[in-house]
Amino acid sequence: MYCQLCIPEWLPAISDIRQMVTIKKGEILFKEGEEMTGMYFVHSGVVKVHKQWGQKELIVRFAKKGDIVGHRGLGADTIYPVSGTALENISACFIPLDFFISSLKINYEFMHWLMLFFAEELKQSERKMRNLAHMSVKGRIAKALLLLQSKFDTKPDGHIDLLLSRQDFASYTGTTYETVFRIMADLTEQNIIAVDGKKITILNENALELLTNDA
Amino acid sequence: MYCQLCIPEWLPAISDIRQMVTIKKGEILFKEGEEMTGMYFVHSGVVKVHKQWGQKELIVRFAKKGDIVGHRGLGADTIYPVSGTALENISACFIPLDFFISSLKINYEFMHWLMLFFAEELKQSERKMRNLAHMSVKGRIAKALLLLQSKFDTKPDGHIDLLLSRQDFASYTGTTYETVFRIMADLTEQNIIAVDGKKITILNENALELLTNDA
DNA sequence: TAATTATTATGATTTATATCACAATTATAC
DNA sequence: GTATAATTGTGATATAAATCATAATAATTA
Repeated sequence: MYCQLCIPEWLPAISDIRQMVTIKKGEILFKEGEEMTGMYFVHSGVVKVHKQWGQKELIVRFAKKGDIVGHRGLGADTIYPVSGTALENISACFIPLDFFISSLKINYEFMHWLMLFFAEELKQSERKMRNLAHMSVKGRIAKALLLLQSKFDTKPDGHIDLLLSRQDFASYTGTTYETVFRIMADLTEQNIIAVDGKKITILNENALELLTNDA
Repeated sequence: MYCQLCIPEWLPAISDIRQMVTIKKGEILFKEGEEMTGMYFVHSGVVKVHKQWGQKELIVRFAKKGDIVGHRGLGADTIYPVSGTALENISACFIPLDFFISSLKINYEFMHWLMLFFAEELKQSERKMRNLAHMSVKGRIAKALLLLQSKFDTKPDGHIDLLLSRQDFASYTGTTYETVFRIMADLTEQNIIAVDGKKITILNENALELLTNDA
């Protein structure tokens, strides 16, 4: 997106300044509370973007190939409000903050895109917040399964192409891993999903859709 | 903000095209699910920005004099993801969407400001989402009281300069009005706040701050 | 001013989900 | 390849907060 939307004259400067970073599974790309250093464009792997509250975690988003991460540091200050942790080995392209800011001033198309991207993420965030406030855990889990499938697609055998621990799944849906386990067992019982270790296959999309409608 | 950040050449066009709208208490400025028509700049009164889920409501934000409302309609589509309802009689300045979009293309400073504004609102949204996921209702209510006081300030006698129904307070904190009542009674008991009808006075800011730290 | 409607107050009851506890796997490191 | 740690599976128990029910105010509207 960055490269596509920047004016051609910037491309040499970009390829000059960008740095490739590789991060191993489990390592931290950036940390909540720290000063923002720049933006990352994910080339491969999945990163979880999460916030802490004491011991408790909330996963706000997953980023994969092609996604920007680190932009949440922008705003009134440039302190990261979230952490970015590699769920798989990551390779990403890093653009230092000052260069990024300068490039915004020149590349109208990119800035416009970024503004709309923030707007869209705000919509999603508030939709998720409403779900958290009003839907049951079962409904939230059903919703999360559908969202993850649409974002990560499925492997040839049908399972969602993202392997999460029960704890990460719980942090993503705002619940505990025990509850995730119980509800997944229940959904498996009803043949709505099939679970094999961390591989989850949606068998009855419609049933999940229905679950997202009740209190 | 809009007028300050737009280039001077635009001011005549703006004053030409903008429309003053007045909305009575309880009336709707824009409605969730409808096509966005433009942006509003609040001149007086308070508007609540809220989402529905069946019968249940979540208040996402309050906007007062000087605030933009309606910008949440921007993004991948231009459907309002929230409604805007007047809590008091409102007067606002309305800028039609197409004119607003064109003005963005010309006024770099304003677009930059708007992008950072979205970024900031995203930060706030996700902070609130984490609180909703992990804090107790009491903690959330304490937090809300502090936030509302810092946003709306106090009247000379000390009460927060925003009068909310218990139901609106509940919708803002993601709980029920009965629970709001009980917790406020409890905080009153402990001399942390004083309640007189819809007038709420914070007596012990520190105690509220402390309540926002425990599970 | 009366009548109707909305909001607030309050207790009793229910329920969803967190928490606790511990066994059984599975993964990771040494 | 064994040891250590992390994750998963499962039941019992606790509890915060929702829901239900109904009375008492307060606020609109006729």
